[in-house]
Amino acid sequence: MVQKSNSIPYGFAVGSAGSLSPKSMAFFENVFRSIVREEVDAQLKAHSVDVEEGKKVGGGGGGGESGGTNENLRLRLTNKIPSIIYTSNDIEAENGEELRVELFDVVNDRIIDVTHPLSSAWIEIVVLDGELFDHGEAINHLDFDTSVVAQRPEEGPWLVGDDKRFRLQNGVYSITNLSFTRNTFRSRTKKIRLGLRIIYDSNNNYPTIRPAVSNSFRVMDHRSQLNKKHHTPRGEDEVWRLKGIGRNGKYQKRLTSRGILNVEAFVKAYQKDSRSLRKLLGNRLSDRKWKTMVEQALQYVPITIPTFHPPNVQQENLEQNAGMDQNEAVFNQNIYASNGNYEFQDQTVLDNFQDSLFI
DNA sequence: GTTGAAGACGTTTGCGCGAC
DNA sequence: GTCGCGCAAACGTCTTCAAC
Repeated sequence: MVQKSNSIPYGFAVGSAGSLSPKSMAFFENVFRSIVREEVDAQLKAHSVDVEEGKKVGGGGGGGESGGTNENLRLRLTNKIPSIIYTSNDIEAENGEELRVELFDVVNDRIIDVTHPLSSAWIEIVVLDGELFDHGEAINHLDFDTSVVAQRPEEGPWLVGDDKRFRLQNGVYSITNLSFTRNTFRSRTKKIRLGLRIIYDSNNNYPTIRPAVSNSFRVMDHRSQLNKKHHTPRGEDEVWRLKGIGRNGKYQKRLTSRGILNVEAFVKAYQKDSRSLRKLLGNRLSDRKWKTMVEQALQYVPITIPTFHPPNVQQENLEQNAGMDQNEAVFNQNIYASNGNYEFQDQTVLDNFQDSLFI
């Protein structure tokens, strides 16, 4: 057994697991996981050496062209999956590009030669537990297989789409048709990964290639996307798009009862009388939430102007804003967002904002 | 000052229903 | 069968307040 250097948390004794704190539980889970993994890897390595030696004796494989194991060839995803994706939406990479799969040679970091039989191999995508691997960690088949999330027959397939199984074309493939049918809310870690492995059957004699594993991510219900807060709200957005105001929550009801239906109306009410607006929301609303709410609202994109103009060219902006009412145009001159911070060009607007924090 | 319980509210999701 | 919507419940976060 491998000796671990991790120390035992103070206060732990055998038989006290029932009273362990979550932190201690997490600590022991990690320790046990790493110990088990090291043991399994060691056994697997010993086993694979046996197999390789057996094959060499038998004269088959070893060269990586057919049969056996080829440690130099690996599957990989060349781009990252966003940390949150939504059910029913096709899975895309972080920048909106297609997810790209490559079978490459680790020796020269090049895509497999088009003449290689594996350059047109069939690939299968499965859902893996999100906690089990560090991104970039070399994955062995045992770890991979044991972390495949079991599918419950009553729930139907988790992954759907033409690209659940696909065939590499010249060693590469772009995934365009693959989506989740349900979210990861009920899974223990709430996170999963995609796993890709070559499909082996009696018709091919591919060498064994290590599977690929994506970064971990959450799958959320597509309705969460519809209800998402708008970091830079539009003037016509309903007030619940602001952080701290729940859809159909008390704050939205209080605001709508006074005719404040959208973000633009919220900002105008704030401009007119920030103290009254603050009082309308009640004492339960903390200063922190109020500040967050106002800061987000002040970033709004006015209904009549599709883009927000920075105030460093004030005269030019006033001319561009000629179509909106004067208060709105002047207000746009007074603030602008930069890395989430505001700069108030007009002292009265700054005073108004600061006063509203101390009601 | 610290800690923990209680409460308020927002977020997320499952489920059912009706429309198409 | 699929989609959109509303409702309700579970859960998470944050604040307040009393006890120490």
